[in-house]
Amino acid sequence: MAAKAKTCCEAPMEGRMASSASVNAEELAKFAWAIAHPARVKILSILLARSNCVCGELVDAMPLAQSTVSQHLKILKESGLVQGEVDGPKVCYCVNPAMFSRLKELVAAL
Amino acid sequence: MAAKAKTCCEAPMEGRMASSASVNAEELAKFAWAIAHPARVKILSILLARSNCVCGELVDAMPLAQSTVSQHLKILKESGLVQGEVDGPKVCYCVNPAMFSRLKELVAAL
DNA sequence: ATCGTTAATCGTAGATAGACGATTTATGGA
DNA sequence: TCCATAAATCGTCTATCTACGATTAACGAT
Repeated sequence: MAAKAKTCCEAPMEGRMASSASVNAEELAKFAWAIAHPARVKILSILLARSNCVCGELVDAMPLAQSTVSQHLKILKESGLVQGEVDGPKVCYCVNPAMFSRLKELVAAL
Repeated sequence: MAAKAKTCCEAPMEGRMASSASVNAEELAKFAWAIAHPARVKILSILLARSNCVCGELVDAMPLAQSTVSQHLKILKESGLVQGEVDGPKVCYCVNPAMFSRLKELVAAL
């Protein structure tokens, strides 16, 4: 048995072409990090479903303390995926379409 | 000024429809977590570009200690995105196509 | 059977996440 | 002006990540 089968993961090799040479690992990792927690994914999906949402509603929709939700929102804001706009004593959150598209683009380009 | 403009994030409301009611936050968060570090994104992109790759090559391609790369690989394996196959004293890694598709699907469905 | 190579695991240290309650800040209304 | 509400920040705790060197385990080859 010379060379030994060497299936090694069955390597499909179906014309894959390293879609975008350097995937900008930093950028994608930053976005991924933002949605790397179930609570943040849920917040994001709520915002996507409603187009926009007041912070208090998010707190009510989550089984977490107000301060905790606020921290998750901060992380989402830091990633750029979400933006907040002060509306009187409340704060209205929404998804930043450009950043959100960019995230999808980066994942799709993988 | 009654009612006060209330732009609030300019709510585009372009027929968005909450693509998949409950996005399975846990599942997406798990995948996102796996690629929430630049080193892991890079490993993943290397594997995608080469179809498969021996661990040692990955270590050489990264500016990290062998043990650190091994840990990142472990995290990627735990997420299901990557699988390893023992090939003699070496280990050959590759992307799990099904899981990888699932990740893309989940993100695209957001 | 022993040796060399490859990769996983162990053990450690420092940094950061995640959760909460308590407090502060900001705004609108009385 | 003072009060009530909303949300951010602070302080604390525990748990986990990240990185590394050192060690162990697995395998081929001699």
